[in-house]
Amino acid sequence: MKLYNTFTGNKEPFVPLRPGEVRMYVCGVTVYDDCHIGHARSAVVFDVFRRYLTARGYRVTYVRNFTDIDDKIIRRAQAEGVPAEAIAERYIAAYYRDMDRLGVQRADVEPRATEHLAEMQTIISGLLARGYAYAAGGDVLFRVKKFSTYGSLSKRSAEDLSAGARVEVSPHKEDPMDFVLWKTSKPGEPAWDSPWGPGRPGWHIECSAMAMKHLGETFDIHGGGMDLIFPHHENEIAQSEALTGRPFVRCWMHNGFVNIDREKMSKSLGNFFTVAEVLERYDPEAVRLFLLSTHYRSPVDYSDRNFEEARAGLDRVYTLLREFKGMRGRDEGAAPMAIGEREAAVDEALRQFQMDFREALDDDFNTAAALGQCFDLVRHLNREIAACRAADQRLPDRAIARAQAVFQEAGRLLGLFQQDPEAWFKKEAVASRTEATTALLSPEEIETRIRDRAEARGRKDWATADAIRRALEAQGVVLEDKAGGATEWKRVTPLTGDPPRRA
RNA sequence: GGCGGCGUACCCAAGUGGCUAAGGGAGAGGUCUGCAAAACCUUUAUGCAGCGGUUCGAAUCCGCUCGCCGCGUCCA
Repeated sequence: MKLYNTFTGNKEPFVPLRPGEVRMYVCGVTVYDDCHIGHARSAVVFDVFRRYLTARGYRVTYVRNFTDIDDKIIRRAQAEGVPAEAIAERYIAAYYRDMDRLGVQRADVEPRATEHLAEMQTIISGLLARGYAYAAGGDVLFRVKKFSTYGSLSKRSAEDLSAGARVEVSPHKEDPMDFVLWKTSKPGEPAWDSPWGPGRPGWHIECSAMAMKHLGETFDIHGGGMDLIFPHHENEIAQSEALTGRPFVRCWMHNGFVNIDREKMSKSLGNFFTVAEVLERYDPEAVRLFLLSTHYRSPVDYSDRNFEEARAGLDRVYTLLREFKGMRGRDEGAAPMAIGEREAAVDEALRQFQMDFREALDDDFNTAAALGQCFDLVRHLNREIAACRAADQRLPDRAIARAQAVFQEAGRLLGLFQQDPEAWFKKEAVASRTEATTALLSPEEIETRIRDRAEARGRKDWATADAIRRALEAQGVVLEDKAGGATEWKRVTPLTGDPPRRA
């Protein structure tokens, strides 16, 4: 397996420090507001990555933190007149609500900054003792100049940094580049006792503390959004390595942004969609597919069109899975089984798929290519089904079962294809509904209309039958007449093709 | 201005030195169907922003130009 390492700027073979074991840390969220779809991308990408490592046979320890003390949390708490902890609790709950819906699994350890004050203070003391930090006016600052390799993750030289340094977080800085490890709390702000006076930790120190506590001084993978490369991860490296004298992280992974109209989605620009808003309009599985259909390091553009295409893609997969479901259990039927060429072709397609799928994910976790392989397999299998039908044969149950199992397995990794195909086509709760489709017909109403139509068809009253079909279609229900005379139905949503709009 | 990245068909998107440039969506034509739907087949980039260069060979490497974005400020 190869992974792109932000630190080296290259794709390199992934070799965990301890054979068979992977320790990974991913920066979670600061819980001061609802998550937007950009947070969801990071969560989904690393969720799937963890699943893949596990499936690959590694024993994975996945740590994802909550930043539950921070200026923004304090500001919000003051605005609402509630304690900071109340804000943190509220948005941690909201995070779980959103991520559960997206099928993001829990990390093995989900530490909170406020539970690691002792560890942070230990690190700060150690840095002071080693001369990498200095106390000034109640603050403790990291002496960047002393850490000679500072800037190597973000590829910045000291000159670049000095030129770019601005806002004085602390008036006591020796150098504008220095960053705060501990800051004095103002009256009314949450504060913890420390050797340097009451205060609270700086932003970067928490991740160093939590990562090293749960994963050790050196661990395999540290991930997060690209916007964390500088200064957050750069500072984590500086703090951690200055203290331990050992490499902090072996491989840095950073996911790209979700853009809107080619601009980064962010709170400060106000151009964001929360996960909850998105899930009001789109199926969680379609959102997942959308997020995985681009390589994790590339930017991905938020648009109605893209979500609808993701949904259309899922329709294609579920159509095949539904077909399989209907085909099974007919081994007693009249048609001869296709046990020769056709079954062999199915097995060959499955075998090839498994190789290609894994190869794609092994190549810097290329979920986009892996999904391409899934669709390629769909086409191959559809082709075999069609060939059987043309030859008046049918695939034996065992071949179908093998194909179903392959989709189950690949889908489980991606968090896709896990629903019952019937449920997928008949669900009404979420769907990229257009304004035109207003009231939804109930399944009972639809079944009644189908019976009416079957009657008309029996009389060869095609005009009535077609009228019913058209009427249902106008309400978003498409009928499919099957070979035996049965009629299936599904809900559809036309593509709008419109760019995203927001008031 | 500095640093980093991106620009592949109508849209989305893989591919980063060498088989006919994956896959999805959309469109067109066809097979099947009472009509449909689904599926399948054919079709939509002699070319990968543009111009040069390296090479037997480049979308892939190098240089320049144009366009877009990100970082340097909280940020997934």
